[in-house]
Amino acid sequence: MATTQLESHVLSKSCQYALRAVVYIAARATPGHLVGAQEIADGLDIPKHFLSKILQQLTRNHLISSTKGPHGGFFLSEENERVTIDRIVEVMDGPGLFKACVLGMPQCSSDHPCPLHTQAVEYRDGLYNKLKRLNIKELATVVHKENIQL
Amino acid sequence: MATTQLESHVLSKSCQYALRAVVYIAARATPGHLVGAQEIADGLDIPKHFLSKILQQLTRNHLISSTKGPHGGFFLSEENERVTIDRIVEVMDGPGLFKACVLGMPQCSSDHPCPLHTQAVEYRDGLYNKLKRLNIKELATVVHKENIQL
DNA sequence: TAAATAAAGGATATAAGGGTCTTTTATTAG
DNA sequence: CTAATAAAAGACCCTTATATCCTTTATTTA
Ligand code: FES
Ligand code: FES
Repeated sequence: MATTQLESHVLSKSCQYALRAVVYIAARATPGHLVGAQEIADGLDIPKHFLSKILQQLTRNHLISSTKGPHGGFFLSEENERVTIDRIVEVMDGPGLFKACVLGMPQCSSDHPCPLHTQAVEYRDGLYNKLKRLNIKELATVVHKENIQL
Repeated sequence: MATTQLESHVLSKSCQYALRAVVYIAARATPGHLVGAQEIADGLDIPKHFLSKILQQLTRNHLISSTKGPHGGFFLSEENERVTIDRIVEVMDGPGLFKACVLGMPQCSSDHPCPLHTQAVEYRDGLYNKLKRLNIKELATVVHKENIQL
């Protein structure tokens, strides 16, 4: 009887963790102190081993940097700091999120719109454009200045 | 090595199917011809038994109507036609979708914003408001007039 | 009343996301 | 060189969404 409610989301949990972790790294990493997976996991209350997988994925895609061994950990190169937020989403959740039809139709375009195309596309593209223009460093700066909680 | 890409979505597949099915019913059902699950499944290329579950859920929540037996099927009462799209989303994907934080933080408000709150909220609320103001009959009318593909 | 029809409901199977654990590799300090 | 450290990598398990199948209930027509 009781209808089990789904827990819907725009971004996957992996992607949510990735974004929070990257901001955390941007905030805490210094040349003298790299940020370890353990530290991030503790600080953001994310399962450590799961987080590790995510950080590996980001590293492989050159969105963040890492070194092994004692005092190793994760950090952001100057290049990394200029990576835009949409890139992180793209790597974690695939390139389809901001292209795909809300109703799951094979094509999404004004030529072949689905019933909700008009309603959905305006805001979807709006968010996409914002994330494309926002890089990690900028986001971290705002988070610091506004004292935003991770 | 190869990073398996997730297939992200805003709405669950169940919800996507539900929305398309409801519009289909609105378009095809007449007092003399109720629309069967089989017909919808064929017309929209949705797995029949899966669709049945979804239609049951919509019926239980009084968003659509049904009768059993020969020439039975699904239809929309006048009350059903005034059901707004956000209600369908709410029943299928839960009430949290348009309330939850994009980064999965426990609270979403301008008092305790996450790093992407500003960017995301406009998108989320904008779509939500549109869907709250759009009912099934209106949507079906637009779909018919614009000759939109389901 | 009997047979046919179609939704409702329950049980089960499959796939993917989310999460844990162990081993390996690279780096550094001693 | 060795021990310690921490990321990388791979194997594995759990939960949930998706999908299928089978049985039951309600309705209609003959
Ligand atoms: S076609 Fe569905 S959102 Fe564009
Ligand atoms: S707090 Fe994250 S979207 Fe509002």
